[in-house]
Amino acid sequence: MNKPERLRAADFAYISIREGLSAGRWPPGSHLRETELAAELKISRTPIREALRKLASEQLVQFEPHLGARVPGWSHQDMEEIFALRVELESFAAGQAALNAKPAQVDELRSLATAIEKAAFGGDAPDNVKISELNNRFHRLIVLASGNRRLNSLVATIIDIPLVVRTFARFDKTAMARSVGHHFDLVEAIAGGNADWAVAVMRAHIHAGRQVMLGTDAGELLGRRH
Amino acid sequence: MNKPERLRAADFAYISIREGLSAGRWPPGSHLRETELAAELKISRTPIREALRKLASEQLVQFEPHLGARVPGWSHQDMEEIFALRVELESFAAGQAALNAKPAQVDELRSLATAIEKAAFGGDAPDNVKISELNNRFHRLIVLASGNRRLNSLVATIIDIPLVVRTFARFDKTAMARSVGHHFDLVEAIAGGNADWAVAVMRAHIHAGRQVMLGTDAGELLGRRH
DNA sequence: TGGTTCTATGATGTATACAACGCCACGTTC
DNA sequence: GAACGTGGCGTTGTATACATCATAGAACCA
Repeated sequence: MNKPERLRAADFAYISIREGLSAGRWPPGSHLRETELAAELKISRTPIREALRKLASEQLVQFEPHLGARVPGWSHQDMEEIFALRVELESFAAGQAALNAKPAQVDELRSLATAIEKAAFGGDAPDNVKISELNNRFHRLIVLASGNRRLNSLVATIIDIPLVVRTFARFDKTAMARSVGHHFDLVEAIAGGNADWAVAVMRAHIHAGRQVMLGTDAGELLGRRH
Repeated sequence: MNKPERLRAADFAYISIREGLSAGRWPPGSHLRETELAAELKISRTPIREALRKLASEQLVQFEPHLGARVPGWSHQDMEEIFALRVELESFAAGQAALNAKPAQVDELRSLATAIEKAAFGGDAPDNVKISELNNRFHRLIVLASGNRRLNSLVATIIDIPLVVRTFARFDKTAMARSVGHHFDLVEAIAGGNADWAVAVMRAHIHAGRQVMLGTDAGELLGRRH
C-alpha cells in the first residue's frame, strides 16, 4: 500500500485501519497491536497510536488502559441504540436540509439516488459494496446539506457502523426497491423545501432499515407511546 | 477490592486542559502549544498531544496540520447549532429515560433538582458556578438513565459547551425560577414513565435556555473579546 | 494435587531526540 | 518601492528508547 506524499502518517494510519475494520479484516474481539500495525504500515507506533485513539473516540475500537485496542462486537442492543440515534439525528438533518440545501446539493442527491438505483437494479446482480458506498455518500450529503456543521462529526460514528456490518447483503429485492423509493422521496421533499415531509420520510427510511437488520423481536424500544 | 486506579498522564492532561478551557483561561484564538502545556503539567509532550487530540474530537479545540491546537471562539451560529442538537438529543434522552430509568436514578434526579433550587434561591445570591455544575450533572444523568450508552459520548461535546460560556450568569430571577420548575416537571414525567411528557418538557426547557442565551434576534455575539 | 507466588515476556505508556513544515523577517532584484 | 525568494527559528510530526503494567505459566509450598 503506497502512502501518498502529503498525507500525515497518522491520517494514513487512520484511513488504513478504518478500511480494515470496514472490510471485516479483524474479527470482533481481536487485539490490534500497535507494533504489528506499525510494522505493516511501515511507520512508527506514534501515528498508529493517534489513529487508534481517534477510532476509539468514534467507538470503532475499544480501549482499556494498558491493554490496548480491541475490535468491538456489535450486539443486538448496540444496533438498536445506533438505529434509535440515527432515527433522531438523520431525520433532523433531513428536515434542516429541506430548509437549507443548496441547489447543487439537491442535484447531487438526485444523481446519487439514481446511481444507487442503477447499482441495485441496473445489472444482473446488485453490487452491494457499491450500494453501501453510494448510500453512505447519500446520507452524509444530507447531513452536510443540513447546514449544521456539528451534526457532521456527531453522525460520523453512527452512520458508518451499519456499513461495517454489511447491511445491504440482507436486503431482498422488494426491500431494496422500497429503499430506493425512499431516496427519491427524500430528494423530492428536500428539493421542495418541505421539512416535515423530509423528516417523516427519513424516520420511515431508517426504521425500515432497522427492520431489515434486526427484525421485530425486542422491538418495543424507541419511545413510542401506545 | 478497589483498585488504586492510578491516573494516566494523558488523562491527567485531558482533565487539566479541559478545566482550563471551562474556566476561560485561554481567550478564543489562543494557540495551545504542546511544549508550554508539557512544562506546566510536568509531563512530556506525548500525553499532551493525546489529550489535545481527544479535545479536538470533541470540538473543544481546533486542529490544523502543523499549526497545532487553537481555542475556538463560539459564534452565534455555533450556539444555534448546538442548541438545535441539544433539543433533539436531550429530548430523546428524556423520553427514553422515562421508559428506562431505574428508581435510584429517579431519586438522584429529584435530589439534584432540589439542590439546584437551593443553590438558586436558598441563600442571598445565586451561586452560578454551583448551579452550572449541578445542572450539568442533572442533564448528564438523564442521558445516562436513557439507557442508550452511545448517546452519552455523543452529547459529551454539546452539553458542556454552554457551561464554558457561562450560561447561568444570564438567567434573571424569573427565568431561573421557570428553569427550576422544568427540572421538577422532568423528574415527575420520568418518574411516572410518561415519555411523551418528558420529551415535551425537555424540548421546552432547552428552547427556553436558548432564548436566554441567544434571544430572538440574531444580533449579539457572546465571545469574550472587547 | 490444588492453589499461590514469582518470574519472564510482551504489550502499552511516557520521555526524548530528530525530521519536516509553516511563519516571518530580511535582503535581493526588478 | 514593491514583489519575490531565501534562510532562520519555532512549532508540530515522527521515530525510538525506556518505564510501567498485565498476563501466562513455571516454581513452590501446604
